[in-house]
Amino acid sequence: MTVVAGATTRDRILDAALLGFGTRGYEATALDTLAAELGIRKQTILYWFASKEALLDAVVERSAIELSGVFDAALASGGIGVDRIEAVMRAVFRYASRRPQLLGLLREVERLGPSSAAGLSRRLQPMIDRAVRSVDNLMQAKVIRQGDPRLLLSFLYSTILGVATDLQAQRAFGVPTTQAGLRRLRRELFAFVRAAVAAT
Amino acid sequence: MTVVAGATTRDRILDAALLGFGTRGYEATALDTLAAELGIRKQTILYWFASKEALLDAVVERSAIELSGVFDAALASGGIGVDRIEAVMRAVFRYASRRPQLLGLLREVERLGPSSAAGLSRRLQPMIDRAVRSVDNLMQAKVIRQGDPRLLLSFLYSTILGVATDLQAQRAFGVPTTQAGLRRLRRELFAFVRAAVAAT
DNA sequence: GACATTGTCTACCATTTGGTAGGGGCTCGC
DNA sequence: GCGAGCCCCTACCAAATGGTAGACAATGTC
Repeated sequence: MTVVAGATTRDRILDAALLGFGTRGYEATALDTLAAELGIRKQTILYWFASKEALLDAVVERSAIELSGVFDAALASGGIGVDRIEAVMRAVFRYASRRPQLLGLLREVERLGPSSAAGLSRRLQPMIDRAVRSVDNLMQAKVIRQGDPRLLLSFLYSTILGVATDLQAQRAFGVPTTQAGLRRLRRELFAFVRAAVAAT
Repeated sequence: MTVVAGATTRDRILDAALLGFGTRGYEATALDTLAAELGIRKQTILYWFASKEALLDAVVERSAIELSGVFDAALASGGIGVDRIEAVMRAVFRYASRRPQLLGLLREVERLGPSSAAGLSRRLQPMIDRAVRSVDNLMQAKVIRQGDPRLLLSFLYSTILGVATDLQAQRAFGVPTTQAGLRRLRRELFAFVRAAVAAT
């Protein structure tokens, strides 16, 4: 659980909203429900955030900052060549297992359409640009397969986000969701990505 | 547009519901809206389908059948080895460009949770089993990289569904959405998948 | 002690939404 | 021509939901 007892009301609301929006979805998370979870009244939420949409925006903004931080740290600490891509992936996975809501929120925002997605992509743009440049460098150094770096990143994004969030689908495919199964999943996903980006 | 003028009311409702659920989402598609689009009253929808949930189930069922058909046709007509995987991918893409709602529905159903996803995966199970067996054969013939066929399929599913539905994300990555851009996207996606599954 | 500010609450409202009750027209078999 | 079913409609309702208005307590300021 992300909700910290000692945190301010505003932060507690943001935590609960992230959890709700990211797992149950935006429409499916009523302000009343959120308030009940926090032991406060809905009006207190509306005191801190002008409207439900404003709350979503605030959640998105805070999450974007957090995500950028994780990403940049991984990109900076990572090794060279393909290892750098894997370092970022590992960071994303480690982070996702600690805060699964955040990737769910990413999905949700995409789904809700341009109005809320615009804010997110604007906030993440610097991070995306850094990623594109990084992949471009790897391509020019012929460390990875040639192509459009933006497309490659888009593919990797879809694959990783999908694998990290579509537990439903994985169950349908018969993928075990045990601890050992998840370790194997991660291992094979890394192999998959390594093969996909490997220089020809 | 999928709505055919001469079709029966029930089919027209299913078409409109697929379009609505698959693009705007389930909660965001009110029965009143659906009815207005069709030029009928909401009560007519509730005459044909006992509840909104029953309508979703019917849409899912019809879509699953349609999807299975497309998939099986591609799997049967496809070539050998890796070409068979690409044949299926091409079929999915061709189909998705004609009925983009359907892949959106897939996403939506996953998001709505087990209650509606269960029906879908049950209906698609035979198709999934065939796919797993097919990939397993390719692995044993050492035509593609070794591993768990269910995991590989899960990865491919995430990648393709993601790329086909997350236009928002692609715009954020700076991927052009022109006709020529989409052709290039498809070409590079095929290369990505080929590399990812290639035997080591 | 008066006063402003901050934070939370009670009370209430307008709208949306899925769903119920029941009427009535149309076609078809007889 | 007439009852039976099929199909769609008008009229309503109960619940949920986002949001407004304003009271009230606590806290610090002068």
